[in-house]
Amino acid sequence: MRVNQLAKNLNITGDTVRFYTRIGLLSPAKSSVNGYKDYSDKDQSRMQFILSARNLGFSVDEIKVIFSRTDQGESACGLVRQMIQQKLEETEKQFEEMVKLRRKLSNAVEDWSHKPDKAPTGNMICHLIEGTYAESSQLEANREASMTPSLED
Amino acid sequence: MRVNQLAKNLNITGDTVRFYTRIGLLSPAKSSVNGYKDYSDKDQSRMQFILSARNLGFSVDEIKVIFSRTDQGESACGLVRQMIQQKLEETEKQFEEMVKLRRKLSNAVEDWSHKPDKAPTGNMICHLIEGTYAESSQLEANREASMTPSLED
DNA sequence: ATAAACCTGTGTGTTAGACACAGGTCAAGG
DNA sequence: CCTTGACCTGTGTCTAACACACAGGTTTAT
Ligand SMILES: [Zn+2]
Ligand SMILES: [Zn+2]
Ligand SMILES: [Zn+2]
Ligand SMILES: [Zn+2]
Repeated sequence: MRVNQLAKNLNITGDTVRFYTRIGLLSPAKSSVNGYKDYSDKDQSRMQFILSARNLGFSVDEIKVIFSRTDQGESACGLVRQMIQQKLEETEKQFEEMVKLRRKLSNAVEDWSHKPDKAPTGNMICHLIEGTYAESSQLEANREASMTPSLED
Repeated sequence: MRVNQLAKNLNITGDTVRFYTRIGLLSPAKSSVNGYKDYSDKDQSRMQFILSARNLGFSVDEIKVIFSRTDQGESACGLVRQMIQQKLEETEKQFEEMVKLRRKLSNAVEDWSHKPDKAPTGNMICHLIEGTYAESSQLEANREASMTPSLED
């Protein structure tokens, strides 16, 4: 099976398959007749695994680590359980960053609606942006925390 | 003023200042004596503007567009208002992606807690990952939506 | 045979800096 | 004057996960 066939089977682009081949996660045989890469069914299920892992937010490097176990017949389950736990924590942090940014932006939109347009001066490029402070107030941070959806039932 | 002095003033690294110099957002004079770059106060306020804009999530390219106006004395306010509106929408999308990912991960952790470890086989690399489906159910999506903190008061 | 259509591998571009590094500069000491 | 060491500078390279461009090979139809 050639690159575009595999790609079509999994509904991805040939470039994606080539990428994972280039970095060594897929190792197709080389057709002796035309030099084209020849992907096996195992390559396809490997690619499918990569997609599932990426879907869960695993990085390519993390997937490499997983393969380094499973390619030797060892179970990666323990490792994977540990990895996803850490990933959940990272996601939580990023989530909170997003919440902050979202509030920062909507606050800016609100503030700016009270301000007029201005031409730039020697020490002011755009007063809208320059007048927007980075840190959100503690009060807002608390309010946001109370609005953050939890994972508990 | 030299690169590290400017960096210290704004509490950033010299590399950051060099980066923005390299891509042309800062244009310091060159000291004729030693070739070192010589930053003016205007360069510093430019750098400060860049930091404020980056803090609001503006990309370097967007900042370039802003400068292309203000460097000719034209106000960028209209443009900036339009940009931030769009950025707010993008952020909203990314936020929802984060929410989905977070739930996907915590669902996986829950599901996996009921499953045993397994060794890889010919067509299964890690059943935990492979058995985790991409799409969250509509029910969960709705529940998530109701838990999503809104920006309204 | 030939032309069009399709396919392949590889090189490069993308973000916003971080890091490495060879070499320049400067004050203190001999 | 010279040297040692500390500090500083500009530039080249690296990052993640592909997407895109492109020259050239292959296949199919005529
Ligand atoms: Zn497993
Ligand atoms: Zn208001
Ligand atoms: Zn403005
Ligand atoms: Zn349960």
